[in-house]
Amino acid sequence: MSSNEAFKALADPTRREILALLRRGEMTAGALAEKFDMTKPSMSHHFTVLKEADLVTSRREGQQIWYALNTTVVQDLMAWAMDLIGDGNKKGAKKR
Amino acid sequence: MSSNEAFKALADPTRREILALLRRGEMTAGALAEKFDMTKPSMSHHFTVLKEADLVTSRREGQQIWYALNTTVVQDLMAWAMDLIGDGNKKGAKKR
DNA sequence: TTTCTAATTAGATTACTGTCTAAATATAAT
DNA sequence: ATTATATTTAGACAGTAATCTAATTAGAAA
Repeated sequence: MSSNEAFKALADPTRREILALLRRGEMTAGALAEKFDMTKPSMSHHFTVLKEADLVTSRREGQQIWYALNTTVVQDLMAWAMDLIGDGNKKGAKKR
Repeated sequence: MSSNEAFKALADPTRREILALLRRGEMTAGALAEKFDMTKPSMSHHFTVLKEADLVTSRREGQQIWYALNTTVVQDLMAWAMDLIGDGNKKGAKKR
């Protein structure tokens, strides 16, 4: 299960806040870093973790790097949570 | 945000497996521990973490302790994930 | 080329986490 | 009371993770 990386990434509150900021659209590394009381290298580390967990994507534009939320992995996590709470009748169960 | 504990609890694959085992109903500490290649004290530690995160409940019955999934916290997490991926047009979001 | 800005990488430090063995607690049974 | 069973608590240790400062890379502008 490769989404272990995603779960570990979400365990840090700073990273969850980063994702929340990215809800409305992409942001540059610098713009994101400004929002936190933390050095840029530390922020860069969090970006790396999020990227490796596939929770964000990145692209360079000139000297800035834009980060964006990757919603597909979040959807996978949601599916995991739904499976956990879903009534036991849906998973491989053929309907009647 | 107290659900920080829940996110941290979910970061460990053993704990996620425990939750998965509890999907179909409660189990005793011993029955759960048997399913893993790990000492009982280690398993007990995981139970504690899950309990503190409110992801499971427990009750004693004689000399055994029964653990059960607490679905309400999982639902909260699902809500968090849904909010993350929900389209930004819900509220007053101006397009860029 | 030199300089400026944006961002990352390297290395160190500190704190936290998962796991173990050994000991303790709680309940039940003899 | 003693013994047995189920589970937790205590303490130690190794590995991991978050953060910092200092140095480096990448691109733009001069």
